[in-house]
Amino acid sequence: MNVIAGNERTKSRSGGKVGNVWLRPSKGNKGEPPLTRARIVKAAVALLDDEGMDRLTMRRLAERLQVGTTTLYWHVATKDDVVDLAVDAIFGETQVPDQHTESAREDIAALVGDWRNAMLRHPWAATVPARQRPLMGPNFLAWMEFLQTALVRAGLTGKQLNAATWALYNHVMGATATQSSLQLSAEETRLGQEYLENRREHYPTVAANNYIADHDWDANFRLGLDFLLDGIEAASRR
Amino acid sequence: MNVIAGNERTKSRSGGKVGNVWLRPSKGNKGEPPLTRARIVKAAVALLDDEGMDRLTMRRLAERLQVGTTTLYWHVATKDDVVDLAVDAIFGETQVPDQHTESAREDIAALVGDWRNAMLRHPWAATVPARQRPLMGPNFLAWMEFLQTALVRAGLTGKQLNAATWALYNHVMGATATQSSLQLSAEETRLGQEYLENRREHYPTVAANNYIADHDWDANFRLGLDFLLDGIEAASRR
DNA sequence: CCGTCACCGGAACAACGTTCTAGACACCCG
DNA sequence: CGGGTGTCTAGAACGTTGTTCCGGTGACGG
Repeated sequence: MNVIAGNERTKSRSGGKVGNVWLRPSKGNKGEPPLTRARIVKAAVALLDDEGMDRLTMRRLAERLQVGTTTLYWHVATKDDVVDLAVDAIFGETQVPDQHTESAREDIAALVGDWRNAMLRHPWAATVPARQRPLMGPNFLAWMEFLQTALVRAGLTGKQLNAATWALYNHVMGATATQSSLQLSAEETRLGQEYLENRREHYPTVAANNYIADHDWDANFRLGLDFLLDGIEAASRR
Repeated sequence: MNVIAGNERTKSRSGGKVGNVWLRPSKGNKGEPPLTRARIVKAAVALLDDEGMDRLTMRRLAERLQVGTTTLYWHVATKDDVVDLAVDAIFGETQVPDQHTESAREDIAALVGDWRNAMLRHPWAATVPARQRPLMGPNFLAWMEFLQTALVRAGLTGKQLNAATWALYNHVMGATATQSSLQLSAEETRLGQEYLENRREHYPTVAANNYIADHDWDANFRLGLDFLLDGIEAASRR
């Protein structure tokens, strides 16, 4: 949003094409920096943060960039490209340390925790595993590299290494997706609890410690991560 | 698919409205059973299995049912409803045993394994965690009930119980989603490997045991599940 | 001066989810 | 028997989406 924004009908203001030289930028652009892939991705992330995945639209994205809709297609082949790039940008937010501490387990826990925080800042990014496209962005690969080297340092190799990698990946993605999908309003929570209560006879255990009201996501994540890391540690000793 | 299907231009065949009484069903319907929610869900599952999530369309679904598109909206409020129902139907495919064996761990492993098989039969169902709607269908709740009672039998309570529940849930969903998102064609696999190889200096560990060519999903799932169950078992003994 | 190239964007298309509205049929109450 | 009510069906249409077609504009090199 710059100064002119907010007034949508400025077409014939200040009369046609002449205007004031000083107000007219020299190079033919509109005073905006030239459109680049980077600017598109940045705007896409902002839009996704503000309004969520189903409000990301090529038209809305273009509007936010003060640019014609179809112009985007010069820099990007499809909308999926935009999303792929946006997701990889989120991976870039977690600072991957360039050296390890003495405890591989703590390295892993810290890396995974950072990543979870980044995902919680951008919940739409957790919908990625659902999209049927493999992740191959540079930021993702850098993250993967650090995770795997930490796992190697922890003593894992071969199939166990791969299994541990994906298990940790799935834990972060799943936990984030679950958390944001159960971020219900007070009214929805009440209705859900009532619904569960009415079926208590069929689902006594589920109703007893009901998953709809339990919102201690930090504990769920940390304890689940502990399960995994305990199991991984035990396996690496075998 | 019934007998008439496959020929799309039968409009004026056998002349207009009269026809043969015996071929004309008595009650004004088209010889099809009346449209019900159950039939809609069944057709939706079949359509999703055949063509995937992004090909599920109200129009295509109606066509498959030999029904007007808008008719669906009498039985169902939105398309999301259809998907929710379809997903719950998949949970219904895993037979939930009505009693437990002597080993809680084996109960859990069997239940989770069955569930994974159902998900692999219907990979689109693994995209659920990404949709921002809580699962509350009867089949899902029945499944959850058995899982949680098994975990209780294994000695878990309170926060650990919830954490274990979600960890196992996320493992199945994540593993399935990851597996089907990396189901690449031979050409794509080759390109991906080449891409990784060219960046080997940046991501040596990732490139070494590269995740694009490794397709031993059964091992990944089972080993990851072992990590989790080991950790859970250890926690329950504390 | 003239083309070529990088970049921009209006108009249009097919497809989507959904609503509006009207029709067909069964059944009940008189 | 007859008219109204409720259940179910569906055509037409609206607004929105991703994407393509095609025609621009300005800078730059020959």
